[in-house]
Amino acid sequence: MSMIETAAVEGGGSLHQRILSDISEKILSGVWVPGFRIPFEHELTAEYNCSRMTVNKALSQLAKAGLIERRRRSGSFVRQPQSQAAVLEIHDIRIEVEALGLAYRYERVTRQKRRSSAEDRGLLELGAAGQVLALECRHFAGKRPFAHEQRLINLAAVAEAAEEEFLDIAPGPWLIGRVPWSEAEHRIRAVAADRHIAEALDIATGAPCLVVERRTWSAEYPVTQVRFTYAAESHTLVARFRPSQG
Amino acid sequence: MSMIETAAVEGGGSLHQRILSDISEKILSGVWVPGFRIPFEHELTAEYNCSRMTVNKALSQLAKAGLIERRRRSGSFVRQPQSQAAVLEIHDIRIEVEALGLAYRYERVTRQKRRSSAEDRGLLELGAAGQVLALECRHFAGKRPFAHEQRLINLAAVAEAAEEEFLDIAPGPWLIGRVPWSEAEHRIRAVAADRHIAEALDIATGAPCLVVERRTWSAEYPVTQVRFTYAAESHTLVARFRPSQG
DNA sequence: CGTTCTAATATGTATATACATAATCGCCAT
DNA sequence: ATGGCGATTATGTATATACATATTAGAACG
Repeated sequence: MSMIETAAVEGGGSLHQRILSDISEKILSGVWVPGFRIPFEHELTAEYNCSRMTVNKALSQLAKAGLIERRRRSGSFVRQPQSQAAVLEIHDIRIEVEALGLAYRYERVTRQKRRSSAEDRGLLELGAAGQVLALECRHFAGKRPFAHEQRLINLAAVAEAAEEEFLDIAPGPWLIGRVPWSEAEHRIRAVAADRHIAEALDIATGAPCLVVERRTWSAEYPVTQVRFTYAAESHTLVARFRPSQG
Repeated sequence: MSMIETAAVEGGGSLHQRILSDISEKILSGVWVPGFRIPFEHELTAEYNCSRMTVNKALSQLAKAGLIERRRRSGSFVRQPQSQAAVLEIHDIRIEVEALGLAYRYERVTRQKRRSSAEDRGLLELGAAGQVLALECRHFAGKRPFAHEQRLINLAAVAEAAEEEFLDIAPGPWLIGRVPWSEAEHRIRAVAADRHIAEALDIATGAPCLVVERRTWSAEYPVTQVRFTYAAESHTLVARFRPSQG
């Protein structure tokens, strides 16, 4: 088991975190099935040789996360799984634009290779410093700007990106062709356009925009972080799915 | 000192919950802006006249929820994205709100049973005319409106909804308990708040909002169509997934 | 036989205390 | 100035303890 995976599962070296992840592990792996009464606090206290407060902290968090249900006098029970994962497709803007029957055009605005700043590392969830490539691009639908793209690429994961100018091909399609992703996270929200975005998208400052941020990992290594900003009128995200088995 | 007087009684009777919701309230309402250093633990200890452990519990939860960032030796700071919660799964707003440590409250605004209009049939993708139930609701986080809900329920698919007033239970949870869904479609976009929404969410007209629309089918029959509108500062959608394995 | 009361029990919250850890400030020597 | 180094400071974690609260098993009673 790799360091990164361990960190992702266990979260930290503290004891209550270990208790928490041990129990999560048992529940998520199915060893403790829904309805099962997990050990009492005083039993876990004995098992881990620690105080009840420490056990309580772990169990409270599990209850908050919805994995267990706590009942006074009765104990704590594994809950029925209740959430369905939705799959949002990794979208290709060219395809979206062409689906609208408009001509697609891509423009690279800026490109900078640099040593990762603290902010870069935060965005990429990168542990150590290293080279990154920062890109700013625009995507047009017909004559109008359709989306603004700000992207960071972790050069430690994708070294060959350092040689690419991205003048003729957008980083999204370029990356998809080269780096298989194993995990992605989307954050979607509405914002008011700041000056920079307003100019890039040719809309009024303060106009509502849809922001889609995505981080992608490949085999536990952060690959890229990207923020797409769309003018409100120009875009609707569609996610259609069926519940998975569970 | 006088802060104790004005403290809202929300999120449960316990003290750490009250501290948590007082601070959430300040952040979500914008009184404490991103970057602001919130009082030190020892200051809050004095203010609430309690132990540091109690304050620590509240602040740790706020950090976990992403509202603040804690830095040793420096203090705790309001984070940039004001709230992120929840996943793109079966939306339960109550859970999102409670994950923020705030008291959840639900309010039904209007309820109308009617023969489906052409617009209704379009929204539900309904072939033939029939009875529908139209609902308008609000969801509160603490004292502030968190989300506005407009919903249509196809009474041909869920007849028993005709008898429910939805005064005490939100239509989402009510439906989940009754109708298994086999397919859903989300549409997500940013809009500027119109007069009606601005009033309902207590924000300025024209302020950016995140709109999540969902249509749900059960065994090919349209069940419900719902539109949630969130004020931009109050919500970020998060969807995390892996393509192949788990 | 059913109801009410009581005691036992597990969790919920809070306390005071202790030491660890990370980041920063300021002093001092180079 | 400046680079290192200890002192300071705020948070992070853990302890033992205490009492509150919800729930239930079982005893006592009508």
